Amino acid sequence: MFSFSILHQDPRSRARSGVFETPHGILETPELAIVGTNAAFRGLNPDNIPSTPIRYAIANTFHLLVNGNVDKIEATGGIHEFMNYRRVLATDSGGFQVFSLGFGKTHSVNKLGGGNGTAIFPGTGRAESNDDNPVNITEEGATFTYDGKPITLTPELSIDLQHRIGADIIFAFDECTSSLNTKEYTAQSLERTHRWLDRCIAAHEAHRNRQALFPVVQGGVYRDLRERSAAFMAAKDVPGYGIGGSLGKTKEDMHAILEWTLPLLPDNRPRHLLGIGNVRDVFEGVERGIDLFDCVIPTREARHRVLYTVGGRKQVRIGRATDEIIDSRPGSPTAKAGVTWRQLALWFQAHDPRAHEYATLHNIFFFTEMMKEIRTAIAHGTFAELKKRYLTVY
RNA sequence: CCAGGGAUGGCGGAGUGGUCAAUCGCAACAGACUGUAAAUCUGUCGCCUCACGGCUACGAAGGUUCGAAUCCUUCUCCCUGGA
Repeated sequence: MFSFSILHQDPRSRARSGVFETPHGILETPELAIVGTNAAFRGLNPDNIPSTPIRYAIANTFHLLVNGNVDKIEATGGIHEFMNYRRVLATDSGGFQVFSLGFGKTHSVNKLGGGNGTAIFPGTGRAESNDDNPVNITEEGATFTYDGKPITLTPELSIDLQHRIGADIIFAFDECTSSLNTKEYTAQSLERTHRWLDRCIAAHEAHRNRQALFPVVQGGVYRDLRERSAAFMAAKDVPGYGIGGSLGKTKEDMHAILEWTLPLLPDNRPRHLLGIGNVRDVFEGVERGIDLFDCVIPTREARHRVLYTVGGRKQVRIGRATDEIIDSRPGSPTAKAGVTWRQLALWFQAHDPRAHEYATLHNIFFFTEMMKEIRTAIAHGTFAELKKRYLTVY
C-alpha cells in the first residue's frame, strides 16, 4: 500500500511522472488536487461529481470539525461515500487554519506575498510579535475561537479526526508561518511543528496501512530552517511529504525554497506542494520535482468568473462574450452541454447557479487536462516545450 | 369623471430649499484571488478635461427664491380605490 513508482524522469529537469497507489486507486502524478474543503466542491452539484475528471481532491479537517461533519462522515462510512467521490482524497490537518484564521487574519497576509494589498480583509499591517494572534498556539496545540467557543486542535486530535474522516492521504498537524513572522519565530514554530510531527506519527501508527501520513516541511523563507526541516522529515519512514508554510514574497523565493528542500527528501516518495498553484507555479513546481499540488484557484476563480483557457485567463463579461463554445476539446463539459461564453455570461448576470456549475466544471476540466499534458510531456521528454507553450500566455 | 399616490442617472430606489452630479443596491466596466472566514473583495460608473475646473441634469413648461431634485401653477404619463 502507498507505494510510489517513478515512471519517467525528465532528463533536463527534476520533473518526473509516476504513480502512487492508494486504497482508492492509482494516483498518476504530477496531479493537482481540487479543493473540497467541507466535503463538497463549491459551486458543483454533488450529483455531477462522479462524472467529473477529478482524480485527486482535498478536504479540510478543521472545517469538517466545526461544521459538525466528522460524525456524519464516520456514520456514512467515510468521506468518499459521504461526498460521492470515490477517487484519491486527502485531508489537510487544520494546520493551515492555525495561520489563516490566526496571524493571517489579523495581518491580512496570505502564504505568498508580504501581506495587505491582495488581502480582502483590512489588516493591521506588519507585526513582529504573535501576541495579537486570535489563535492561541501552545506546545499542546492550537486553540481557535469559533462561534464564540474555544476549539483546541492538537496533533493527536487532528490525526484522530483524519482517521475518522478516512481520506487516503492525511497531513501532519503543523503551523503554517507567514513572511511577516521573524526568523526567530519561524524557527521556534518549526521546532514545535517537528515535535508535533512525532506526536502525529505516534498517533497514526496503527493506521499506517490504511492512510498515508505526509509530514509538512516548514521553515519559511530561511534556507537553514528549510534544510533542517527537510532533513528532519526525510529521516521519518513516511510514504510522502508536504511542502508548506510561507513560500516567500516573490516567485524566486518559492523556487529557491523548492530547490533547497526537494533534494533533501527521498526521491522515491511523492512531494505535495500545499496550496499551490496557478498555471505558472505548477510548471515551476513540477520542474523542481513536485508531484502533487492542491489549490483553490480552479474552483474559486470560476465562481469569480475567471476561466482558464489555452489562450490564457479570461473573465466572463457580457460585453466580451461571443457565441463560441467555451472549450470544444474532447471531454469538455461546456462542449457537451453546448455552453457558450454568452450563455455563461447571461447565467452570471442572472445569478443562475449554472454559472458557477459550468465555470467550475470547466476550470476543473482545464487543469485536469493540463496535468495530463504535463504527465505525457514528461514521458515524451517534451516537458520544457510544454512549459514554454503554457507560459507564453500564463 | 371623482379621490388619493407617484414620475430621480441603464434598472431598482434614497433624498424633500443650500454642504447634490445626487446615499445605497443591481447591472455594466477594469481588476484581485495560491493547504477556501471567499457565489468574496477593490476600483470606475452623466458629459468634456491628465488635473484644476467647466457643462448638462432629478417627467415637461412656467413661476417663487440670493439659491430648487426638493416650494407653487399648468400640462403629460403611470398606479390604487370609488363611480
